[in-house]
Amino acid sequence: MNLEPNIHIVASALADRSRARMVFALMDGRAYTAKELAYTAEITPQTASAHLKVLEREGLVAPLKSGRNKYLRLASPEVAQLIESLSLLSSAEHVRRAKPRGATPAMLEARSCYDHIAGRLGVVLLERLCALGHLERRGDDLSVTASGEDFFTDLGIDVAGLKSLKRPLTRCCLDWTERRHHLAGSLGAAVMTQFLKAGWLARERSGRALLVTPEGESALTEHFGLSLSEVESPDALTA
Amino acid sequence: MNLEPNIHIVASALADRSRARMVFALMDGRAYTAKELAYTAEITPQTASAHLKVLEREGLVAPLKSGRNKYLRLASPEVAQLIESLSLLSSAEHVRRAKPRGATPAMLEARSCYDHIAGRLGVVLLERLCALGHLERRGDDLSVTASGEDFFTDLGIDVAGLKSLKRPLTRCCLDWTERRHHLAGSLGAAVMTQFLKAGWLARERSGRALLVTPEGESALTEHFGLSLSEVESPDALTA
DNA sequence: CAAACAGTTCGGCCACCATCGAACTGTTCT
DNA sequence: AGAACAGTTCGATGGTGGCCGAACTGTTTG
Repeated sequence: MNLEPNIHIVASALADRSRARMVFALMDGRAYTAKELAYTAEITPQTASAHLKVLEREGLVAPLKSGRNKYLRLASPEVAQLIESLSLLSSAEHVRRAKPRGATPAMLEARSCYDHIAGRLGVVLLERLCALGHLERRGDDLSVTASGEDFFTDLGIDVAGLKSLKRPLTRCCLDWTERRHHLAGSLGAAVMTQFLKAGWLARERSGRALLVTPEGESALTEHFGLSLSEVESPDALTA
Repeated sequence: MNLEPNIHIVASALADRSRARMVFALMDGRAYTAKELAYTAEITPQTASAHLKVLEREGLVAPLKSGRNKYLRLASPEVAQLIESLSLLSSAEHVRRAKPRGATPAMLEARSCYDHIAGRLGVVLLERLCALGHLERRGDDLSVTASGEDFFTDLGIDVAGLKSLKRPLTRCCLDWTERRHHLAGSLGAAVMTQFLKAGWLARERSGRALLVTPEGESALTEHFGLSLSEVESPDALTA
């Protein structure tokens, strides 16, 4: 019976705190230099170098050389999916002390999850899209309605083009902080791209935090009928 | 920035070959005793005991005591999803030597993947369901058509009931041996349950292998227009 | 009750590996 | 050319953890 994958090898690559912190930092979908990752993980560059070698060998991160710098990013959406699965199962005791301490208004409320919008904004957006009848959820299943196709097309998203991709159009992503769903999949990625392109969202210089711009605030009202306060308040509940 | 899940801890639990082999054995969705798992992993019961303690602590497996026996199973579908993700990324070099050596006809061709049908039979079934217009796939997305609802209801599956569950109705599961998709999600689980209940499939005494019974063979022809030879031959290709 | 058996705990052994200081390669800037 | 810097390799060190033999708890069977 030689048919068993060596999952312990890939798992080993993520079984170290420093490597986990580096990979987790890359979950914002961007590329960082080796030194930045070393700083994030609070280790020396030599140690980070060894760690990154492991992550590369296991195909979890992909290098991109530019001059004397080496930029690293997650190797594929499959890797992001893996990290997501791990986060979901490891956040058990973390959830209890989940109260954000520094009162950062909408910054920590919105963040990127590899390539789509997560955090409270992600949750509220998904809810709103369902309420407006643009998306339909049955259980954890999501689909785009006819009115949704028009809606996303109006936002400048080529829905038909996305459908032809190998990647799922919509996917429900369970957030490890909110413990609630937000929109992922190729549509989720397109939405974030569009929000950034339109200047509705801005990225922090480093890290996953997303900032809603003043333009974004009025766009949320105009297109989604949402006010920022609705995003910030942790009230509304969905079954 | 204290918001980071301890993914390295869960990853550590799977970073050992013996533990990986045990968890992988549990991917057939059944429960095994500690000793059976020790035997599978080729280690002594003492060592297995220590390993299982770790897996329990991290919430990956759940115990079920019965007399002097302790049965263990995967703790949740989320765990199965995690193992799936890991398998997908770790099978890279494994795929090359994927030729099955012992000429086992349909046995190795069909197997259970936690709670649904995988292997060649799983792949062919999904293809056939799409060809018959019962399922529709756009990229990696799957949905049940109107004719599909009738079809599955005729098979004795309560589609409406499944829809109300939290779990996704349909999910595409990328197989780590076939490198092609098969039907997962609550519908996939219901299909396998139904196949087993109807006596179309039989489980090996232990392990994930599934055997197509003579009744199953005629049922495949009747309901799906499939012959066993189509399942066994590795020809048809889908883009 | 005694024997058999599932599962566990304990203790000692050994291998692996994360870490950092020091020293090296190669690129960029002045 | 020379200084500054990103990234790397090497070697030494210390901690962690997998493994098994031996011995223990608790349940089932005769």
